[in-house]
Amino acid sequence: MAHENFSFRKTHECSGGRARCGILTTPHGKIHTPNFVFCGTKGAMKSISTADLRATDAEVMLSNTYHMMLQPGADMVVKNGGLHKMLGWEMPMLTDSGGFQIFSLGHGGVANEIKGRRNFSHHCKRTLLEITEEGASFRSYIDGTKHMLTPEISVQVQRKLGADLILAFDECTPFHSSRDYTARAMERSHRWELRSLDEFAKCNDGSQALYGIVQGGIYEDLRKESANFVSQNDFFGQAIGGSLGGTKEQMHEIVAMVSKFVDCSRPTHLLGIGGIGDIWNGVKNGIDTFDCVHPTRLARHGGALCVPFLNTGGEFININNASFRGDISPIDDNCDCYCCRNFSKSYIHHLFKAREMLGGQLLTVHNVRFMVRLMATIRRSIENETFIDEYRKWTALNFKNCQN
RNA sequence: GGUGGGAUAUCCAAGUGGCUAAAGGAAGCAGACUGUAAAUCUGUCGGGUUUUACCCUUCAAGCGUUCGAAUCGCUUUCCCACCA
Repeated sequence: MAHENFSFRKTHECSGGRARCGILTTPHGKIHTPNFVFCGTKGAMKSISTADLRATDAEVMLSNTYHMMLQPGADMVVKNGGLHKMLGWEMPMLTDSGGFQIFSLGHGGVANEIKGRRNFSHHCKRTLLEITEEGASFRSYIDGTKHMLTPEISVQVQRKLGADLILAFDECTPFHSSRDYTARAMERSHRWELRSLDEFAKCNDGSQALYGIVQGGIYEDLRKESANFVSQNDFFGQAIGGSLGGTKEQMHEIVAMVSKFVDCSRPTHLLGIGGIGDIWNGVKNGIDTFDCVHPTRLARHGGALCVPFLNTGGEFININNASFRGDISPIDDNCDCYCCRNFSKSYIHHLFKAREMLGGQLLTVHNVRFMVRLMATIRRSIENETFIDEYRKWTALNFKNCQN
């Protein structure tokens, strides 16, 4: 058995739907699913310490192979005793394979391209050099040196980093690639995933479990083929990757479509999705884990997550807005985070206006705790068989938007 | 008292005859953000309307030169520097 120290046990399945609760057991502890994986791409959550992250009851975080490989280097992580010890996070961890960087470094902008907006306003330059059967070559965004990432190298690096859950190396194809390219890239990703499995088998000591990745873009037959491929191979879980379409609505449709094809006995991760309504939609379709930079990035930019059906009428407020200048109430009266328990919107507004780092830190604490509580609310609703009602309540805004 | 240098939109600051409602910053106002090259980026930023267009007011104040002035001349006011 390739993943002997890991297990995924479903504890409750929604009647009449695919939403389910489960416990994903890793050598560093249990993840109660559905759950959210917080992004510490470069070996750090931006603007929050691992101690504060722990205090929010978050259960799992991730780092990225590509970033850690370039800086400080996998061997330096080994010297520090591995990611868990180095970051002071003796809890479950996941590492992304670096496949996403084939996409994000190959195109000027990430969000715009994946959403099909084609608006390259960002200052980013391409640093992806070439994708071949062997792998992908990049120029380091740090010092311009050349680096190669192959399925073997990605698994070896992830082995050194030591996260519990690791991902096969894949190519995340952009929204604007043709069906033909998406199909060929998917097939190559499948060959890469087989090579990832082989490499994983060579060095597997039971401390890690490998996820396959379902590609195929927006095309149903490709998604089906890719899901079948992953199911037929000995991956512990599967991640849904690649382009999910050009709009939120299309993304929801594609998640619903793809999730029907995956092996539902395995844990299923949805890569890169983290909006509130998006998570409800994912869980409804049987997704167990999510990861996304959205909550933490939003926080640094002044966005405070809030319950959409209370007052605000949206998934977040922008604390920079002048309307909060004199608002001495907390962001969320019902939130038990350090930020909401102690500080007013007026104060956080001031911190942002004054460009004090603490503003982003406090909002990060709030947004992380918000996500942790959101996932707990979702789990409870599944266990109580109130999932569909709660789903409707939390996504009413999305329905409204769809109708208009 | 004398000589020289200044006065530009909320602030700082370009501009020295027409392409100027006026570069560039900052502040302000709003938006975006979804496997993080993002504590970032974008838009807006004198007033008004029937807002892809037009009208009004504006470069200290007044008068003048000119077809045309933030830009040239004179006068006044205020600020700065140096000399008495």
